Amino acid sequence: MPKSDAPSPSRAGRAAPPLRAVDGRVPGRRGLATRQRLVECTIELLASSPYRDLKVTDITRAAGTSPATFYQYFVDLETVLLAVAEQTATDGQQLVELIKGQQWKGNAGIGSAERLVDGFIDFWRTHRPTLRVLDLLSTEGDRRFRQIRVVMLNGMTKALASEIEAVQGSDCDVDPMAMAGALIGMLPQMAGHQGGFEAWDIPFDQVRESMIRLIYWGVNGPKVPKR
Amino acid sequence: MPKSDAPSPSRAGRAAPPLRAVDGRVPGRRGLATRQRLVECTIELLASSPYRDLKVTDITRAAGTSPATFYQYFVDLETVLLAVAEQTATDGQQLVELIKGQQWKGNAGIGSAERLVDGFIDFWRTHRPTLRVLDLLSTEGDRRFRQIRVVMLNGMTKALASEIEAVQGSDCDVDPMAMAGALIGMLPQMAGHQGGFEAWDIPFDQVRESMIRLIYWGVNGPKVPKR
DNA sequence: CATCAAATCTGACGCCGCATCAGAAAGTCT
DNA sequence: AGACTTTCTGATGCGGCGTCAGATTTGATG
Repeated sequence: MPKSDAPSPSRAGRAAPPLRAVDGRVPGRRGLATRQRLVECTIELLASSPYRDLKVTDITRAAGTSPATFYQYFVDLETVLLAVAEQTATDGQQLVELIKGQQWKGNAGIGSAERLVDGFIDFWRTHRPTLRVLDLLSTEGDRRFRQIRVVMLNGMTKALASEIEAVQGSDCDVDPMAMAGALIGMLPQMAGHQGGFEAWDIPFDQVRESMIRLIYWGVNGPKVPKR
Repeated sequence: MPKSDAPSPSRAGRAAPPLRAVDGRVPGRRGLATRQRLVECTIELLASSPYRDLKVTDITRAAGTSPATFYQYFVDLETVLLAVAEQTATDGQQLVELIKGQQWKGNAGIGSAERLVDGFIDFWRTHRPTLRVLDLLSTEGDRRFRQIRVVMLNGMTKALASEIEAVQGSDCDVDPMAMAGALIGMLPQMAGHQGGFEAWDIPFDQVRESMIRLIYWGVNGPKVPKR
C-alpha cells in the first residue's frame, strides 16, 4: 500500500500544513505570495500550451521572476503541477454532494443521474487544462498524481457505491464499489474526449444522454441473464 | 506551419505509401531496416520508462546508431511515436471481429459482451506502453494522435452502433453512435486504470463484470422512466 | 573486379533549457 | 542606524536537441 506522504494541506480542520520550501524552512508572507503566483501562472500557461511544452523558464518569465526563485519552492516542474492538481482535486469534492442522499429509483433517479453528469461536465469544463494534466500524468504511472486522482474520485465512488447498496440491497450481484468505480471513471473519459465525439459528428448531448442512462442502469442494476 | 505529411499509410486499398525520409527521398532496403529498428527500439524503451523521459539519444543508443541517423527518418521524437501508434492501431482493428455479427440479446448477449471486454483487456495488456502513449498524446490535444485513436476506435464504435441498431430497431431513444462511443470509450479507461482499482482494493474481475453488464445494458437498452 | 555515384551513416558542433550556487537586495527587529 | 533573516537573482556547468559536412557502405556498370 503506497503510503500517502503528501500532507494533504487542503484537509480542513487538520493541524497547520508545514509547507516547507526546498531548503526546509517555512516561508513567510512574501514567500507564500510568490509561491502562489508561480502556481497561478502555471495554471494560466497550462490553458494555452500543452504540458510537455511547458518549461520552467516560461513560468518564471510569466511570473516576472527568475528560475532560481522557482526552485526555491518546487523541486522540479512536476512538483508545481502536483500543487496545481491538489488544488483542483479538493475543489472536486463538492461533486460528492450530487450523489449523496439523492433519489436513484424511477423518474427521480434519471434526474439525479442527469445532475451528476451535468455537474461533472461543468466541473471539467472549468478545470479542463488542470484535469487534463492530472489524467495525463496519472495514466503515465506517476504515483503522486494517481494518488491525487484517486482521492478526487474516491469520494465520489464511495458515495455512489453506498447509494448502489441502498438501492439494490443484498440483491446486487456485482461489487458496488466496482460498479461505482466503472461509472465514475467513465465520466472523465467522456468529458475529456468531448472534442473527439464532435469531430465524428456524434452530437455530444446524445453522449450525455447515454451516460445518464448508463449511470441509471448501473445504480439500479436491471436483471441480466445468467450464464 | 507543420504540414501534415504523414500519408496515413494504414488506409488499406490506397496506393503504396511513399514513406519518404526527411530529405524527401525514398529509402531503400537498408534504410527501411534501420528505420524499423528505431521503431522497435522505441517500443521496447517505452515499456521500461515513461514517455516524457524518453530521449532521442536513448533510442539511438539502443539501436546502436547515431542521433543524426534518427533525424534521417523522423523529424522529431513525436514522429516516431506516431509510427509506433499507427502500427498498434491497425493491429487493433481485429477487435471489430468481436463485435460484428455477434448475438447481443439474452444469455448469448452476455457472452458476447464478455468476449468483447476480455478481448479488449487482452489487447491492452499486450500493447500497454504504446496505447498509454497514444492515449496520453491524444488527450493532450495533438491532432495526429487523436486521429489515430479515433480511427482505431471508430471501427469498433461503428460496428457496435450497427449492432445496437439491429437489436433495438427504431425503438432506441438515444443515438446508437453516441451510446456505442460511450461504451467503447469506457474500455480503454478501465483497462488503463486497472492498477488504480487494485490500489483501492477493488477486485478487477468485479470491474470487468461491471463493464460486461454496462455493455449489455447499453446494447439492449432496458426501458428507463420518462422525465 | 575496379570504378563511381547514390545511399546511408556519423562525429562534431551550436543552441537552449535545466538546476545550482554565491552573493545581492529587501524586509524585520532592536 | 546596525545586525540579522528572508527572499531573490545573475552567472554557470551540464546534458539533450537537431544540423551539417564529410566519411563509409552499397551495388550498378563497363
